[in-house]
Amino acid sequence: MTPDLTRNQSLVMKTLSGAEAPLSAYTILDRLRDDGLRAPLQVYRALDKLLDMGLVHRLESLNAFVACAHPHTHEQELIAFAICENCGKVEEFSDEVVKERLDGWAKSHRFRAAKTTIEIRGDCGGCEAKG
Amino acid sequence: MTPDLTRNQSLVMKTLSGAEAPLSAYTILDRLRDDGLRAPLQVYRALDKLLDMGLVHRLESLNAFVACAHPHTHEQELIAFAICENCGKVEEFSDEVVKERLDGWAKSHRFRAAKTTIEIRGDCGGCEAKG
DNA sequence: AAGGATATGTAATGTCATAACATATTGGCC
DNA sequence: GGCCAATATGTTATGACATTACATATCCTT
Ligand SMILES: [Zn+2]
Ligand SMILES: [Zn+2]
Ligand SMILES: [Zn+2]
Ligand SMILES: [Zn+2]
Repeated sequence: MTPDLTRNQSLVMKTLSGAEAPLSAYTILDRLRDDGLRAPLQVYRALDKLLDMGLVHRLESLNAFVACAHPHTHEQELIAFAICENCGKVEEFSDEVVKERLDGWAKSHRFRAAKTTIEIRGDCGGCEAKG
Repeated sequence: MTPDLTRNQSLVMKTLSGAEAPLSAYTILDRLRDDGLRAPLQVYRALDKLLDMGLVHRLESLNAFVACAHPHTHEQELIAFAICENCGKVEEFSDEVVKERLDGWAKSHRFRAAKTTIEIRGDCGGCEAKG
């Protein structure tokens, strides 16, 4: 069972869910000033918990955060992100073959993987279409 | 033909080549104080060029840089990094199947990939062996 | 009600990266 | 050699991202 969210966690989650693109912690903070948030730590602490719960992902190449597009569906699987550098939209996907290949490399090199990041930067179909 | 490196580029390259683990720009700067470097920008500018030349890679999940382990050998291929969170060592590898799968996803979603990041964080064989 | 665990508030600081502007060096061309 | 443009360098200030440290409040179990 997913635990209930605290006030700050709810505020941060709502902000990310309503966003079209990834947001930095400081942008989230700015959008929550009217709700009483004042300091970066209030956001970072909420983000930490939301990351633990799998409701939010961190995009390493952007230093920003997105709401998970498929909560509860990727328990153990590998997640990849396609990030449009033009409109900012992010697509989440997973590929079993990619996971198998990376697991295979790790196993053959005695590497114990804790977390894997896959991020593709480029231009999405919507943006390409518009030229 | 690879262009010759300038003074600052050489200094930064030498520092990275001699390092056991990825270094942040500011750590590189600290190690080059005695050689006359004073400001972050001197390092960042050198890094930009070295990245362009493919002699250095940036690790997004670490905000740090490593010397390329196989210069000139990965022209267009996808590079993955296995990063030990214990000893800091980084292994570079590539996998044609992974590349094909990600290319396939991109093609089917009309996504034009510009740069792909794959970083596996965990513990390397050497560290596992020691417990 | 007591006490521990969890959540929150706040200030200060640390870490990573770039903008803006001045000066110096390099290298082709006449 | 002298000129000019391109490239590289030096320096200061500032912006952007993240954490440490400490105080207070709230929740939950006993
Ligand atoms: Zn997700
Ligand atoms: Zn787009
Ligand atoms: Zn390389
Ligand atoms: Zn190790």
